Amino acid sequence: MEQYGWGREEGGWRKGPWTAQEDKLLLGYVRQQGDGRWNSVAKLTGLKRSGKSCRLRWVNYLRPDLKRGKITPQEETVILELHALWGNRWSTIARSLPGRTDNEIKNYWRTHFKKGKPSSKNIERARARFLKQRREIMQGHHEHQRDVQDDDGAASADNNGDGAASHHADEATTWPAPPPAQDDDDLAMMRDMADMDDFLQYHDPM
DNA sequence: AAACCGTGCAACCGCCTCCTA
DNA sequence: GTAGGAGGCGGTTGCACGGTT
Repeated sequence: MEQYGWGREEGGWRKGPWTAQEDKLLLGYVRQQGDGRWNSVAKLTGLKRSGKSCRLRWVNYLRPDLKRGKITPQEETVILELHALWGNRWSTIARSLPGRTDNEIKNYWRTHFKKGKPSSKNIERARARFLKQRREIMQGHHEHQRDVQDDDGAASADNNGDGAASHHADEATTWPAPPPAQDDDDLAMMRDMADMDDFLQYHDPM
């Protein structure tokens, strides 16, 4: 499969599109050794690919749990919503969409939304509504927090530092850890607030 | 029919973080 | 404590393909 002009060898490493034979070698390696330790792939399989290239190929293409096909309207909404929350944290967003890769989501966003060009008015409205809702609840939350702090100032120790991540460990697959720059309590609240079903029902009743 | 354009997707690059010796 | 290596992540690029002009 050398239809690309950039299928080439450079510094001993092959670059460009993967061949079926290379895929087979990589799959064989992962079956035997598991994923990880990508730099030893070349040594053990004879594959002329860098560890990075192997990892990328596995994560974005060969993984058996990958979902093939188009992004569904539901998934699109999740992407919009999570992007509103986290920005370009594609891997974080991808964790909320089983079977989708960060690369896939990144590509999707780029072609559909990057140029200020949402695919439908519905989605634009949904996004605006979500952001508004978030602002309102955030406001309410801060007021509530003040009340709570008056009552019990030390109660939030559990949510400090690493605590926030472990506190929501059972939700981790749905709502990955938020960006560190933001307040953990706020983000935990935002996760609770973002009731996906309600959101989906509003913007894309199917 | 040919040229052009937009979209989809695979892959690379460079930077950053984490882990280990 | 720190340096080096490995892996993770986001940004970007390049090609194929289908639709439109």
